[in-house]
Formats: sequence, structure tokens, C-alpha cells
Amino acid sequence: MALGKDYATQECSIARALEIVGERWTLLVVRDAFYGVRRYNDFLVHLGIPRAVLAARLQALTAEGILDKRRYQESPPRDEYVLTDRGVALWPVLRALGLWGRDYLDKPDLRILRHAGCGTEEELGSYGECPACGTVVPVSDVELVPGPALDQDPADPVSRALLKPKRLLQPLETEPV
Amino acid sequence: MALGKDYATQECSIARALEIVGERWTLLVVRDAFYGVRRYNDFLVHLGIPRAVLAARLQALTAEGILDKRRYQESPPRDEYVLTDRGVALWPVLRALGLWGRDYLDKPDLRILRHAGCGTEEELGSYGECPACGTVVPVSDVELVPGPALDQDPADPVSRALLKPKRLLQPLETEPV
DNA sequence: GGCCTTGGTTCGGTCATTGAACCAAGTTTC
DNA sequence: GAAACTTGGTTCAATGACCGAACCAAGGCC
Repeated sequence: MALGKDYATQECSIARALEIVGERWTLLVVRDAFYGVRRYNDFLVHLGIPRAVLAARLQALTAEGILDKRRYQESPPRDEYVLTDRGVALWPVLRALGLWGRDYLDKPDLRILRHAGCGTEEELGSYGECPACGTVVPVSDVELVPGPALDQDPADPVSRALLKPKRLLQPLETEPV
Repeated sequence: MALGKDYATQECSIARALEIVGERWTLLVVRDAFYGVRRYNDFLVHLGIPRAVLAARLQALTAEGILDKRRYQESPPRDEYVLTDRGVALWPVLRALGLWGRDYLDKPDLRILRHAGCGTEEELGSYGECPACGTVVPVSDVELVPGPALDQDPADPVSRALLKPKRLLQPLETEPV
């Protein structure tokens, strides 16, 4: 977290994890990747992150095997960043942070998560289980539903695209301007 | 994570949470608090953190209601920092980070967690449940057991005290020098 | 009185972050 | 064919966080 330096003396898998995902912005980039953001420019406008920092974080996450940079069209050449298995495995970290933030900091629900395959309207439980069918829902079956407290007319196209319910990991479709 | 600045444009409980616990060192301080560290000097020697940064983090965590600074002896006056309920609620975040770090970065188990009340030797499951009795174990019943990969003769007294199994949150007993 | 322990504060130097400007390849528009 | 636009960056000066070492202060111990 925090800086690029490591936590040298710590014999601890928490410290090792924080060396990789603990820098400023890094976990928000990963969160956006779960939300379906894949392109440099979409990360940029949605996060409000300095361009140089975004480029550095994408490169670091790719080097650590958390994102995969892949060519999705040849002419003009364009790349996208997609979560790898190692990246998807970070989901419990983000969910735990989001639950804590919601319970202790925000009053209203900004977004809720539910089981897409199941027909239920109920939110996932504290360790990611579906209250209707009882199973721990895999990330690709989690549906992200915007709550009423969200700004209904955001400035950037990524936030606008996120006003519709969507599954995690599915690529975001930003409206053409 | 990262810096003291906020993530201004983010309508997201994950971003709110990271504004508070996302700065460098902060989550390691909280981790040590779970391990039973309570005194300024113990945090200092165990983390290898600059003194000024430690003082700033302890003050910020206290101001956010994650730690409670309390007088534990009058003469000479001495204070200790103890996790509040809000702080204890961060446990799932740390466990998720530790699991991810262990699975993807470290080979051997540095420490394992198990259910103290239950007699089992088995490690807690991925959402904190005891494999023997099936319940989700409350933090105060989690036992921290050092693994074989840990350095058996560490330099600082806090690491030495952590070589014995202990329950989370129970105050650490550093041997008198 | 002098020294030790605990819990800090201060300070100069270094390193990361920031925001604005610039760059470049390829494509569309006039 | 040139100008403008899109996408995905890099460069740069200024700011601010972090670092390590030194200093400080209250209280107890010898």
C-alpha cells in the first residue's frame, strides 16, 4: 500500500500481499476491473487518476500476473486489461473492504450484490453466500445492482454504464459518444 | 492505501474504506493489534516503521474509532492502543489478504489460524469457519499458531513472543529484557 | 545527580504522486 | 491530402509523504 517500497522485515503473508496491492489506487483499479472496465481510458475517466500513475499501476499489475494485457483489435492496435485467476482471487478482499466501508462509513447502499442465476433480490451474505440458495456464489455469477443513493446522472460514461445492473467481470459497454 | 489524500470522485464504500485504512503501514498496524500488540514501542520494533509515521497512524486510527487509546497505568503514565468494535470488524479484510498472499505468493505456511475452543488442529476455512464444528469462529476464539517456516530466533521481542500460540486480541506478553 | 525507559517531535533528504503539457500511431473528416 | 480526433501513453516541475537520525521530556531507578 502505500509506497513502492516493501515491508522488508515482515514474515507475513498479509505484508506480502500489501506489497503488491497496497499502493495507492491499486485496489481501485482492480475493483474497476471486476466492474468490467478494461481500457486505459475508461480507468482514467472513472477513477480520476493521474495518467502516469495509471500507466504505472497497470504495468505493475500485469507484471504481477493480476491483470493480463491482451490485444483485442489490430487496426488500430488496441489492448485491454483483463483480470487473471490470480486477480479474480482478490475478490474476497474487495468484498470485505466494501462491507466494512458500508457498515461503518456510509449510510445508504450505493450498490448491492446478488446471485444472478437464482432469481433472488436479496443481497449476498457476509461471506458471499446467496441467502436464497445457500451456495457461495462464484464471482462470475455475482450481479452488481446500483442502489438508489447513487448519482443518477454522472459525468463520465463509465459511471453511466454502471447505472444498469450487470454481472461482474463482463466487459463494460460504454455508450458511443 | 496509499496517501493521505482521498479518492474524491468515488461513490463507493470500497474507496471510503481505503481512504481510512489504505495508507502505507495502516493495515499492518491493525494486524499487529489483532496479534495482541498494544504499546507504541512494540509496534515500533515489530514493524520497523519510522517513529513519526507510527505516531501519525496511531493518532489517525484512534481518531477514526478503530483503535482506543487508554491509560493502563498512572505512574509513570502509560497508554495502550486497543482495537474497538469497528477495528475488530476489519478482521475479514486481513484474513482475505492473508489467504490471498499465502495462496499466491508464499509457499509454506508462516502462521495458521484455528478454532481455540474446539480442540481441532485444522485450519480455518476460507470464510473463517471451523472445519471441525462448522461455526464461523468469532475473532476472540481464533488461535494464532506459528508455522515451521517462521524464523525461530527473531531479533525483536515481539516476534519472539509470537512464536508461542496465542489467541487473537489477547495482550502480548513480551519477556522482560 | 546521572542514567534508563517510554513515547513521542523535529528536521533535512529522498522518493512517490500530481496535473498539465507533450507525443505518436492510426483513423476519420473536410 | 491535410487537419482533427481517438487512444494510450511519456515527460516534467512542484508538491507532499516517507525515511532515518537526532533530539526532547516525563517519570522511575541507582
